[in-house]
Amino acid sequence: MSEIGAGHRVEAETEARDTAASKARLRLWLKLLKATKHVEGELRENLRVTFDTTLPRFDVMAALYRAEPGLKMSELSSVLRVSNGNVTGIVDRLVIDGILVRIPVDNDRRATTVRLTKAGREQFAQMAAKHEAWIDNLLEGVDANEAQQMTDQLERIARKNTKKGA
Amino acid sequence: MSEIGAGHRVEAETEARDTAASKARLRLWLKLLKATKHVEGELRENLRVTFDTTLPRFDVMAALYRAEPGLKMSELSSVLRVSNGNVTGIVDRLVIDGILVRIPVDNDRRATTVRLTKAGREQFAQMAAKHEAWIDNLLEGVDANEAQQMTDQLERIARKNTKKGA
DNA sequence: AGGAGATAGTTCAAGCCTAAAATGTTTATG
DNA sequence: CATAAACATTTTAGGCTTGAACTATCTCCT
Repeated sequence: MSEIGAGHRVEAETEARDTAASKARLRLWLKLLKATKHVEGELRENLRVTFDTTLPRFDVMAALYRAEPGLKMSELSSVLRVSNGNVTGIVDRLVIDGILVRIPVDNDRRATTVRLTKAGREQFAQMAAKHEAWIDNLLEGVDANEAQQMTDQLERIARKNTKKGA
Repeated sequence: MSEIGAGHRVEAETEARDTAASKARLRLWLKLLKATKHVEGELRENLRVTFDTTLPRFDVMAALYRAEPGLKMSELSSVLRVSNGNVTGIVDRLVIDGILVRIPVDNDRRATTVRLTKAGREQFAQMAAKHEAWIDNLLEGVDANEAQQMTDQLERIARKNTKKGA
């Protein structure tokens, strides 16, 4: 947390440098988290009140809506970037509610494909329209140019993969 | 999801307009989520491996580290923007581990102040240094100017409060 | 063919998270 | 003073999330 000694020091890979950039990045991260949590919270609330559903369920349905023939469990978990076991639970509940079906995969009895039912597709179409409007409203403080620019910058953050770990 | 009819239509408050801005905002939101989840995941992993702790615990400790005399449960839940009941559970566990203490508030037997123990302060100091370095590393694709600029833009998103709900 | 190892998915334990109900305490009001 | 309303916190029920252990199946190599 100190600001001294930043001048002629070797820059260790994983050590805080406390430069202006370092501080600006920390502030950015906190704000990033805050903004994301804010929007997420509003979406969650809207989904709950309007459609009696949750964000994770919406995410699963969105992924499957895009992938017409369905996805295997592992593909789903990879697209959504959540753990395998997590997907199992969410899909279980969506199947119970008649929104998804599990379909055996030919030639591989380990795998399952998951697909939206007709009812599921219809429900999602409704939700997607509202969802888009909610986002538009929540992000109305950002115009098209800024949005494009921020998207590119965020890409640079998200792209940094798990390489240089410690 | 259609692109037609955006021309001479009254703009309803909650209806998707499907303008260029609307699409750019949706893309921004998806990227925002992706970047945040990415950084969060790395932090979680680092905290787990290096300090055998979790992000929510870190957040609680960070809030209390900043607030020297401690915070009341409700203040904590408001600062962290998580539910009251949630804070109860996390604090319970931190108290068991000797990192926090609950202190009765004079003149109000309903309230409790929560404060870091000496051990808690020491542990957090260690974690904070690493945390700052991790963030610096994860966001290295963004320079100081960009960071400052993005922070301001995100402020505009996070600031939008719960007013015009539906 | 017969394993060794990889892969797909589920189960499990533990913790996080929320909304809503419940408990105990304080404050305001008649 | 009594008691209704407000407040601080905890409890509860249900769902999300992870990492790790486990089961079943497939692939590859000899």
